[in-house]
Amino acid sequence: MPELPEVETVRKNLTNELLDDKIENIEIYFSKMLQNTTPKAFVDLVSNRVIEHIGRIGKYLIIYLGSLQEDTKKVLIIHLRMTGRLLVINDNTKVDKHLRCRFFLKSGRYLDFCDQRKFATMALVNKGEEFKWKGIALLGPEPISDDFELTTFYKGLKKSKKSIKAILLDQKLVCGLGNIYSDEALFRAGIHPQKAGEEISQQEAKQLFSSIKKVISEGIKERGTTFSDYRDSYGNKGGFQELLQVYGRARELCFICKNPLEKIRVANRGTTICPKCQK
DNA sequence: GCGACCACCTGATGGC
DNA sequence: TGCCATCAGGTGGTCG
Repeated sequence: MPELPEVETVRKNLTNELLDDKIENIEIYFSKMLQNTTPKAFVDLVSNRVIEHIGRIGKYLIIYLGSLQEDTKKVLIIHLRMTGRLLVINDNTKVDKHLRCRFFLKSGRYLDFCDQRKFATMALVNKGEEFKWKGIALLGPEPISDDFELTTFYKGLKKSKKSIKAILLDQKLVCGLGNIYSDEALFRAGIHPQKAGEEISQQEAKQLFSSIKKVISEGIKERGTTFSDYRDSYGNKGGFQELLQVYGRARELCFICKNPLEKIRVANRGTTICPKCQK
């Protein structure tokens, strides 16, 4: 499922391919993915706009669309959720069976938005309003940015009775982590995912802070993790799955202590831990 | 206000 | 072989 490293990989791919290309038309096959507009209005407002810039906030992909009229620039906010994919298509010989929306580009290519489970979303706002969009407005700092500070992180943990895993998935204290990277970060920090935030020591917070930065940086470097569904914009798999130490390895042996890993449920999510290494 | 839980959704998998 | 139940998970909404 796309977390920060996967979305960042897609952003880089799309930037390489689509910058300055023009969206000439759009066909929408699943209108429920549009959060704040009708299909007709969406097509009217997005068609004939140039892709000026592609950014990212947490797991949200932000596509800036230019216009001849400076005051009507639009921003497309996309969340891939679990199975969303944005694919640059050069020919129409093989259409994905989960195609939900197709952008027809001036270059003759298509940008296909595919989503097996129909959870992915798109919203269209005026430029400048993207940071106020629900879901984005309350996001915490990016783990690889200077805004992510140990002191603030530790204070945030101490305020919460929630499990540390629930806190990491919540996106408010730090954004971009999902099930895979939170399990990996907690294992590397030696922290049990069910431990309450308020019970995390300063030393544990420091270890977790470092491991979050490390797994996210490694994930970006490896172009994300492909566990089942994720593909980048060229249809390629990521590489971080080769570096996973716990996620998806239940019943296999821990690389550190050689005891079997266990799968438990924390924050309503399947969670893989080493019961010996994580306290 | 906070935390826990559920719905959304489809494909894969396991059990019978 | 075929059917059915369960599981996977990010986010927003609801409930206590």
